[in-house]
Order: sequence, then structure tokens, then C-alpha cells
Amino acid sequence: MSQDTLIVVDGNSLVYRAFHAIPLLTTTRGLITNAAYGFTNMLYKILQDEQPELVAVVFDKGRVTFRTEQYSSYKANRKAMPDELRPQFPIIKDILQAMNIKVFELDGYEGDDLIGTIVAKAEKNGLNTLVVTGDRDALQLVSPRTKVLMTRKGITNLDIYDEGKVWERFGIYPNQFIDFRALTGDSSDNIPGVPGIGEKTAAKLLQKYHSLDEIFNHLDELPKRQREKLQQHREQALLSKKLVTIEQNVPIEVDLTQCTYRSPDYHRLLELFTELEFKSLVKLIIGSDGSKNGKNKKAAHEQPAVDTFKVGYQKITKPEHLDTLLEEVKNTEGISLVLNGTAETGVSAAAIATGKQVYQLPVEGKPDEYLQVLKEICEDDQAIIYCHDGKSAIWMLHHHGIKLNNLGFDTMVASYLLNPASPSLELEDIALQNLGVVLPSKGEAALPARAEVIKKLVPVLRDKLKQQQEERLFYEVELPLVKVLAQMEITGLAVDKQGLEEMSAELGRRIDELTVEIHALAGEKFNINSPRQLGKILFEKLELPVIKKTKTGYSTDASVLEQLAEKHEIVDKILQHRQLTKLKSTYADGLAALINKNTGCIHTTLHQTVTATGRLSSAEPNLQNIPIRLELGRRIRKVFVPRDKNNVILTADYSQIELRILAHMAGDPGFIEAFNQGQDIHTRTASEVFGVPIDKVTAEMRSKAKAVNFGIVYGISEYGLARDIKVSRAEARRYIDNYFARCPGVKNYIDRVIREAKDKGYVTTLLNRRRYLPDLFSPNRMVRSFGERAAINTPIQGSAADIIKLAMIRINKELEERKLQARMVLQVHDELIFDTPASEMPELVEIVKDCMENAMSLDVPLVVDIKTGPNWYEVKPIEEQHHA
DNA sequence: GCGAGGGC
DNA sequence: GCCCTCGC
Repeated sequence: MSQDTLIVVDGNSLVYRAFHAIPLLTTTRGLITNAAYGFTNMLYKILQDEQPELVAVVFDKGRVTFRTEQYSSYKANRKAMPDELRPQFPIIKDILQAMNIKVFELDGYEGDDLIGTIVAKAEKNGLNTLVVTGDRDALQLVSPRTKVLMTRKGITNLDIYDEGKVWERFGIYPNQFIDFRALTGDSSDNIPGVPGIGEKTAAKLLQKYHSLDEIFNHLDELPKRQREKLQQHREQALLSKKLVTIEQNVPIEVDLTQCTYRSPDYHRLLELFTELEFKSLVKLIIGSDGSKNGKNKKAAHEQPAVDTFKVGYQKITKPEHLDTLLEEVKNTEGISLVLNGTAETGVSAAAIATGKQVYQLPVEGKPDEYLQVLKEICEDDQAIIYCHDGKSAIWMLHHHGIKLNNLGFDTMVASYLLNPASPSLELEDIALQNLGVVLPSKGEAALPARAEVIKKLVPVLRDKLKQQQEERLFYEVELPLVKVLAQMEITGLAVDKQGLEEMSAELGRRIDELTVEIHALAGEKFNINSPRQLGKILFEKLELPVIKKTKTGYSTDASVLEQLAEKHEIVDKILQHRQLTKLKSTYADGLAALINKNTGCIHTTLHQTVTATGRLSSAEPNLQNIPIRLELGRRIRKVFVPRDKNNVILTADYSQIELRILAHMAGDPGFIEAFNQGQDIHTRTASEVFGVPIDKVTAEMRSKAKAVNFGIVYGISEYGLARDIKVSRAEARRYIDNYFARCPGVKNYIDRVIREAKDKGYVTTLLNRRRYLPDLFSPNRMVRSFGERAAINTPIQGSAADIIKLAMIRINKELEERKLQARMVLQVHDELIFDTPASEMPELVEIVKDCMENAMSLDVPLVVDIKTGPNWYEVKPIEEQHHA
């Protein structure tokens, strides 16, 4: 007889258990996955422990079953399936399919009955069966060959019931279980049983009389109270018996050979698990702990279930092979290119995948031979080239004087667009998530594998972009922008190094003076830069009042110090010290350290795949936060100079772009009108909020109104506004209410955006850039409010990003076509900075103004202010220069 | 990792 | 609301 083991899983029972045992988990896209995660983990563990030869999972189908027809109250007190659970069933079925596990379901029957039928068949075939469920009724199936694995509490505690265990637990044999339930009932399924007869009594009766029928035959032997109860509820007991009896002959084809447990489709499973963000399960399959450095060893028993992705490739050993490569590239629409190397040292190795073949370069023994071929390929306008992080490829090629003319796809940028709030940016992760393959991390095969994977990813990612309606955004904005950003980084900003050093020295002297004074006032030396030491001095030694606390101690931030300023003269000096050390360390010294020795310029990195809203970010150094508000800091801008003595700096910034976008998207007539008439928008808001005529708006009112306008754009909270303009919460609330009362279009817009965001799970910008907002569904109110503010802010901030990106692409195209020497060198969210020969100024002004103001057509004008000067500090409006 | 502070 | 960098 066969010793094979069959596992039959009650899908619904385990899914419900998992749902209630695990708190709501969501993916970064807001998909709820807790039940799917818990179920999959349970299943994995059971399969691991039992190593079965056969596996089946059953599900209920349809709410009406033959039991409901017999007894309308059956399971009537069961609540409807929670909205968070329902959509997890298709996910679970996808997972089971990927695991190659047979699923049974049949309309009108509960999972129990399918289990019963399968068990009957298994018994006939002499299989050992293990039923996995949380439903006690299944215990009636226990036999010498059939056991039940029952969930106890949570999902990790499982009890195994064989005949002995049933006896031990209930004092009955499994074949008495139906009668037992007929007597005790089951409140969760609304099975009545015999009221007043509990488990203890039922077991005693069954021990003595063996069955329900025999109990009724011997009623006269029973004590009066029991007898009466049984007589009175006889019909009910018999009905209960029918209801709890598991059907073992359901009209369904059960072919146990179909249940043979084969190995899963690991690639599909990896795609699913990575998409669902089941990180521990991914680790289980790929046998890695996810650490990039590979320092942490795998546990010995953890055999990776999938091999790393391998692809056959041709190493180019002879120069003649290069001709073959060139020929094939010519005949291929879209090749992928992977480069090893750095921007500083150039390309050290390359791989090219055409779809038919993967080529590995360089030519053995001839380290530079291939560069000419690389040049021919990259600069061929006909060759469409796919990269992962095309901008870094452009940098590396730039080292060899090679251009990348036709970037046809960028898997990193595409993956960012699909989920900018938490994108997978590493090719390894993108491959896992979209192809279900594991990339080799090192070794000779790594490069060709990457090339092949990029080539395979392009259609998959393109399809996903299309599904999210972001194909145009990708091809018309983000992809062409890669080249523009590369050019900006490569050009860099010229810096007056000597000027920077002088500023650093001067700041150093003033910091030293202040340090001496502060130490004297404190009566001891201490590290002013250490919030811990500073806190001790201020709040313990000098006993100043504690205004705010942080997680780790006293808060000493600027708002706290400002409130303490009048209590002790040391405080103002600390504020000054803070300001000066920030300027010296971050700006004077920080910038000086990043001047490129060869070019004398600062080459920031403009990140295209970092922000959740679609903005760019700047790093090493961050040139998007060079001081401007305070005069002292603003002087830093003097060191940013043109790269040639005949050049000037030109800046062009959008005036109030975010508020204009808000006016446009909200369609608020008053707001739109104000911009169309060229009114001062903050003055107008002040007039609305304070209910005074435009000409009666004071400077203070305007400044408060300005804060309100910012607040609206940021997704206002009265708390934030009150803090910013230093008024009470109630006062702030009044301003906001007034604002909404006077600008109903804005109010409606905000409500609409939040509603749509909650409905769809994401928000979009004017060019359909998408951001998922899982925070909107958080059970935590604070997190939820945060999500709501992001829902308001993202369409505005992101649309501004869309617009300036469009302008940048058009400007660069014009500069190129007109062969101008002017260069765009920086973007600061609503501002572009150029380094241009003075002679090209008039033409540049015309191009920049035109491209920026007409980047997109809105219901309000886009207005750009242009300034020029000998450095970034001294830029002045061009009109003024005419008059001067 | 946190607090602080610079920008839009 | 969105970032980056510094010093501890």
C-alpha cells in the first residue's frame, strides 16, 4: 500500500485565520496583503514540515449551499467578508497557481464537503491524509489514515489531531464527533444543538450510549432535566446533525494524480512575492539575506530554490568579431548596453544584448580596441540603446569622448515612474519583480546577464507604463530629460575657489570669537555643536525654561532659542554661532571640497529617480539649497560665476508657479481672474481672508496671507499654519475657513482630490505622473492626515515638476539646434540657471522665456522672471539693466 | 539614526 | 508638502 501523504488545506479557514492574526499590511502601492502573506507563510511551513507527495487546497464558492436551503439560519450570523479581505483571494489563487498546487472549488458547496470528498477518495486509495483547517467539524474525518492539523491561536500554533488526540481532548471517538456536535451545537455557525448540553455532558452521554440514536433510545435512563431538554429539542438535534455532517460524495471529479506536488514555478512566484513585497519569502526562494556585500552567510539548510540568471554570451576575442557585432546591431531594433566603470576612469568593460546574442567586451588583450566600436554604436542615430541608469552611462562614455545619441529606454527611470514614492531602482530588484529572475552579483557572467535582462525588461516595463498611462510622460519627458541632466552635470558650475576660501577664513574668525564669548557666558568650555552638551548648559546650568523636548532630550532648535533670547544673552550668540557654522561647514568648506580639479567647476548630481513627487534632487553637493533668505548666507552665491570671462549668469524663475497650477486645477474663477489680471496674489488673498479692500491690505496682512497660500499648497493643517505665522490654532482655523469660504473652487478641488485619491489609491499630475498613497488607508489618524496632505500637495508640486522638465527639454533642444554656447547649468525646482556668453544673451532670453512660459497651456498665464549678472548673487532683472 | 537647518 | 548635508 502506498505510504504517500496527501495534504488537504481548507483555504477559507486558513485565509480567515491569517487575516485576523496579522495586522493589515499594505504594499507601497496600497495593496492589502496580510491574509495572503499569512496564508502563504502557513502553507510554506506546513509543506516544509510534512514534505507531502500530494497537495490540494479547497475554497468555498457562493454563499448559498445545500445547508442554507435546509436551514436558513445556517451561518446567518457570520459577518460579510471584510472589504480588506475579499481582494486578497485572487492574489492567493495566483500564488497557489505559481506554486503548482491544485485548487478545488464548487458552487453550492463548502470547502468542508470538498475536503470530505477528497478524504474519502484518499482513504480508498490508501493514502495518509492530513487535513489542515481551523474548523473543528473536520475532526469527524479523523481515522487511522486521516489526521487533522488544526490551527489553535494565531497562525503558528498548530495541533495535530489523530484518534488518540480527539479522545484526549473531547472524550469521544472521531466517528462520534457528528453526534457530539449535534448535541453541543456551534454558535459560530448558528448550529443550535441542544441548549443546556455542553461538551462535558455530550461526551459523557456518548461514552455511555455511543451514538445520538442510542441516547434517544435510552432517554428514560437519564435524569429528568437532561431527558426533558433532549425530548424538547430532538428535532433541532437531528437538524444539527445534518448540518454538521460533512458530505463525502460531492459531485466533483477528484483526480488525485492532479494533486501531485511538483516544484513551484519559482520565476512566477518571485515576481509575485516581490510585487507583494513578501521579502522574507523572497529570501527563502533565492536563499539570500538580501545583503549586498554577501558578508552574512546563508544558513546551511537554506538551499536557494532558483539559480541566478544565466545567459550564453560571446566573448569578443578577435577584432573581426567586432564586425559581426556591428552588423547585428544594425539589424536589431533596440539593443541593451551595460557598462562597468566610473565617470572618473571611464569604461572598463561592456556588454551588449541584441536579443539574439549577448556580446562581452573588451577585446581580450586589446584593451582599447573596442572603444571605437562602442563609439560607432553609441553615436549611430539609428541604433536605439536601452540602459539601466543611462545618465551614468553617458558620464562614463563622456570620459572617452563618446556620446550616447539615442537612449531608447532606461529601466531605472521607468521603474521610478511606476512607483516614485518607493521605486525599485536596482536592476536586481527590477528583474526579480518583473521577470522573476535573480541576477548574478559578480563574476564574469554578471555583465552579460544584466544586458540580457535589460533587453527583456523593456517590453514588460513599457507595458506597465502603458497600463498606468505614463507612456507619454516617459517617452516625451523623462527619457529625453536624461540627456539634458547629463549635459548639465557635465558642464557644471564654475566656482571662484579663492572667494570661497576667503569666506571660509572670515567665517572661521567670527565663529572663534563667538565661541570664546559663549564659553565665557556659560562659565565653562563645551561643544556648542552638540545639542546634548548645549542642552545641559542652557537648561541645567543656566536653568532656562524647557520649551520643547525631543525623543532624546531637550530641544534646542531655532524656534526654542528665539523664545529664550530675551532671558539670557548667551542664546542670541548661540543662534549666530549656529548660522555661521552651518555656512562654513556646509557651504564654504563643503562646496570647496567638491570643486573638480580638472574643470574648476562643481558638478552636482541631479537625481531623476529620488523624489516622490517628480521633482529633481541635487546632491554632492546639493545646489538646490544655496542660501538666499538671509543676507549673510546669500553672499555664498557670489562664488558661483560664469565659466568664461565673456560669460554671464542668467536665471529664469517661474513666478508663483504652484499657486498658478492650483488656480488652474481648481478652476476657481476668482483665483484665475486674479492671475489673468496680473494682481499680487498674496495681497488678493489677504483681502479675501481679512475681508478688506485690496488697497487696505497692510504688509502684515499680506505676509500672513502668503503663509496661508503656502499652507494651501502644502495641504494645510491649522496646526502648521498657526506655528508658521505664530497665531493661535483658532486664529489659524479662522483664516483657513475664510479662505475656503471665499475660494469655493479651491475647497472643492481639495475635497475632490482627497476623494479620488481614496478611491483609486493614487493621485496624478497634469502629465499623469502617478503617486500611490498607502498612508491614506492607515488605521493611524496622524499617518492618514499626512497622506491627505500629500494627496493635495503632490498634484501641485508634481505638475510644477512636469512643466519645468518640459521647458528644460525644449530649451536644450533649441540651444543645440542653434549651436549656441549658452549652457543650462542648474535647476532649482521653479528656476533655471544658465551660463552664457554675453553676446548670446538676447537670444537666450527669448528662448528661455518662450520655452518656459509656453511649456504648457493653462487657464492662467505662466510668468517667468529673468535676471542676469556677473555671478549668482548679483543677478538683476534685465529691465533694470536697460535703464542703468 | 537623529536633530538641526538650508532650499523650493 | 518635498528634499540634502552636517555633526553628534
